[in-house]
Amino acid sequence: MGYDFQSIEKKWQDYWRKHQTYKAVIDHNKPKYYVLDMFPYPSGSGLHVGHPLGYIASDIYSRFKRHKGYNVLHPMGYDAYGLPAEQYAIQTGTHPEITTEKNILRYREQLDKIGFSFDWSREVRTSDPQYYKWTQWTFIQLFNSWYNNKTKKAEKIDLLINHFKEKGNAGIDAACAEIDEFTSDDWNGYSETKQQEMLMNYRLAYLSNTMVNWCPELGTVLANDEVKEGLSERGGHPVEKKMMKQWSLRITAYSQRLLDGLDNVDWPDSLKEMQRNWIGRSEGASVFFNLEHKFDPKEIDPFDEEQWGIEVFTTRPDTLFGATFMVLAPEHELVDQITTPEQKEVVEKYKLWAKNRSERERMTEVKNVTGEFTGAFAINPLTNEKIPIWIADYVLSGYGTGAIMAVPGHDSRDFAFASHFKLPIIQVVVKDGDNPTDTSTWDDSYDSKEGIIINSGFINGLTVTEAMKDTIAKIEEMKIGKGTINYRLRDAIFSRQRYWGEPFPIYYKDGMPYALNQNELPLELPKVDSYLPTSDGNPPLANAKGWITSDGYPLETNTMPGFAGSSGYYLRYMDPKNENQYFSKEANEYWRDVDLYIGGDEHAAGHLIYSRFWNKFLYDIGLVCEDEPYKKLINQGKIQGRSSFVYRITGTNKFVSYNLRKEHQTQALHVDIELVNNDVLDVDGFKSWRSEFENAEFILEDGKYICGHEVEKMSKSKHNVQNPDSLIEKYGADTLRLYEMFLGPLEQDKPWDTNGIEGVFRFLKKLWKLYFDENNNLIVTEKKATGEELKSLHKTIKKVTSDVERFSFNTGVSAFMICINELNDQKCNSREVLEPLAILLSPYAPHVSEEIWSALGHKESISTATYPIHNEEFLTENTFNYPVSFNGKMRFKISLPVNMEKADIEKEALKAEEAQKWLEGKSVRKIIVVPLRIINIVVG
RNA sequence: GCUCGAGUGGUGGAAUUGGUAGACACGUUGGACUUAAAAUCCAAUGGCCAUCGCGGCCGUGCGGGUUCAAGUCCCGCCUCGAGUACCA
Repeated sequence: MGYDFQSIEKKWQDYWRKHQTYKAVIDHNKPKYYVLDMFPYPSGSGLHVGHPLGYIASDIYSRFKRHKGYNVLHPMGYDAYGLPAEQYAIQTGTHPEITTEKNILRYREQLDKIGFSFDWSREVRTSDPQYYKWTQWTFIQLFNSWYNNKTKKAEKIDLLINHFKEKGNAGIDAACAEIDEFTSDDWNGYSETKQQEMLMNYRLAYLSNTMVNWCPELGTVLANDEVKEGLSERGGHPVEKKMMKQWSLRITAYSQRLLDGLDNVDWPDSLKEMQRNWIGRSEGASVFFNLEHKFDPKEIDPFDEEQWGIEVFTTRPDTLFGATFMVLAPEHELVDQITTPEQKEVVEKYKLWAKNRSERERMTEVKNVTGEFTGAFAINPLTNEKIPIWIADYVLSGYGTGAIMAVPGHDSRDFAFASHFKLPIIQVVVKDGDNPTDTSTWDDSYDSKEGIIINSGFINGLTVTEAMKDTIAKIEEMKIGKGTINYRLRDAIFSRQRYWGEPFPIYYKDGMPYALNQNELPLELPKVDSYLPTSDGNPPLANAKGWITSDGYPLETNTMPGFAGSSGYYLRYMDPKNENQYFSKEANEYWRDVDLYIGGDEHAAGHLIYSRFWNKFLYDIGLVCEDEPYKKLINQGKIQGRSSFVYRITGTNKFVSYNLRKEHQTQALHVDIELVNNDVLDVDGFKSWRSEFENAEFILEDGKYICGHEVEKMSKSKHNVQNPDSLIEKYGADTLRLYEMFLGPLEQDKPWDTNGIEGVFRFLKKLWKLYFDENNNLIVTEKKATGEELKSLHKTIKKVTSDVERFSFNTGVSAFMICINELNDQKCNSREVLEPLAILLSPYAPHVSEEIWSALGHKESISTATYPIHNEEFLTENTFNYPVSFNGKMRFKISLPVNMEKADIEKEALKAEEAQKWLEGKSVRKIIVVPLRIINIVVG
């Protein structure tokens, strides 16, 4: 008998399912609270102990909020599209849907066993046509919208078309591709195809030729955030740059709003900082440099001023006088036009070399200075000096204008380039108080913004900041440039050459894309015979038979990327079964936004930016009522694996215990952590683990084989994966929940170590014994609780409540332990204390709390109970045990009445017996008394 | 390189506003119960010194500083982790 967690947990999980205890229904009499977990990709290996960490925290918080009278929305679903299921399909032919379904069932089973209070009636799956219908629908809205920089919001493309019909594109300030002016007559004279082509420059979802991250191994394009250090995030395959026609989302239109919105959300600073860096705003100026000559008059449009000059972006307009050469990205469109015949060959060679270089090579070989002279010259607009134009791949085509004015004196990259190619270096900024020096003696440039301008005509003597302002004013007056802001953020490439993803609701007519009508949605993913690209290199959907509209137009064969379905899932949870709308206005106006979002920080530059963009767009078109989707966000730390090692003596089948390993030449081998308990190896288990160890011999210490250990990433190959199932089997879900919280602060990374779990399990057994005897008869009485008992309870209520409110779950668990230890010592069995305690504990350990609650005679679930409020009266003391310090060092304690006057406290402290030896032969200089804190006596 | 975060016993960690450093738990050691084991319970447990049942010194990565008082604040370093990577 005793604490039978297995039957208790099963009983209550069944009860919750049957009674739909956690079903959330709109109730205008209650305040809403929306708690969301980042939904999982259901992988084939199931959950390991790291996954539920955040879910447990959010579940505790959800349950706490319910007790506090909130109407809590706490849903769960699956990010069901993803590469692993598709890779598996390619290998085995199993449809990804089948694999995914199987994995979801396993996930669900595991999640259920942990006792989460999810409202499963709201479950969504991104791969469900009823869900992706709205992903497709949103895409169409994006396709049919443009971003008006004047109103700072997305607007309907029809408004734009009307404007074009009446006034051409004059007076339009849109986030769009570079575009020439056209009149209403031009527009009305355009063919439909030409009009569509023009509109594509404005649409928020648009098709264009872009430089993409192509991953040959995965056979698809990847977004910037899916590439880490030149390799694909999934699988670590090489990535190369390639020009391809792709769908993109014009997220850059929202750069400033995405940046500004960060000021209004309660997120970790580090995460906000990551997003700010990713958006990468920089202020500066764009400046036109005229070319000295036009080299091939035939190729230049005499009416296009831009072709006569090169536009650069700089954050240091103050150093314009120091610009001694220009550098273009090798892909820059003017390179061919300006290159002189003499330089043609070397420039072509360099362009080819740069093009074939992998991203990884380019990134790792940053220190190598490469480049070629084009033979052309530009004119520095302020000095009127002739300066050479070079190409080099340290200038990126994707940032700014793909061209720079090089200021070698004050930019370290330009300095390295100038030094290498012997180009002139001029000093135009001098550190305040220093004298200018000969730049030929410099080891590096002076990049700091601290200083005074020299050698710079009208800005001489100004500070850097003043000079920036004046230079911008000057170039604006000269009509050769203006102050501008640049963002590092790129438009999000939205096409994937993959099967397992949302089909685009797009068909092609005369080569131009058109959106399907809403009533044609969802456009369901077709069956294919092969999940590989077609022989002519088209995406897998090109294998589908009859992949055409009812009118016979071909459908788009790319699919959407992983972040498509996850960008708006929190909205669908508000009204997941709605067949006519993404979600109803009523549901959105009630649930509004996510109050608490818990998940990993690996989504900082991906999901969390896309999702905010998605939401802001829906906000612009009047669909959602909040501008930011996630009010408060917490990053749960990762749980690392704790690997165990055995030490094989090299060349033998003999294993030596950890502390004796130095005496031999050994090789450390990972051993399955299931075979290790407190670093002691289960020797017999080890022998039967693998046939090769069947006859293994051991050198023991103290009769035991001690394993070594190391903290590493949790992975199958390291045999350190801990899945929750076996722990739940052994200790129960309540123990697992408490233990994961007890491990340490939620936000911190920490190694998984089962060693401490026994302590939490013991705690629950001790708790049980407060309520039940050995035969599980209730021993709770109606007897009035003592002052001590009430003090223990109310101290705990106070502590646990404030801990939950500040998401300090580990200290909350400690507080429970302290409370149980005290009540045990007090032999407390009073209902007055034990009943509120059960409510207090129920967010953490819901199963055992429900069992206790019902044993106490309640018919309703404990989740309906009102959370206890601490009463300060029980906590007030008559005396305080003052620590008495001498010169800041605590020497002894003295118990004094809490209301004693400072002067009397001083007297008492000095009078105390223990004080005498510290006072001996010394004079008291000062006494500091902080009431109810400390007494410090300064002697000397 | 730049940005952000973190360094506290054998281990995970606590100390919420500058005020008793090491709560709580694991582990370890000793003891009780038991034929034995498990479970349970009790005690000790930062290091060093000690006439080890009085008592003292040192101690929160390192070096300075502010303060009656610093794990906490300031300055300068070191180490580790994360993000980013020629972003002009």
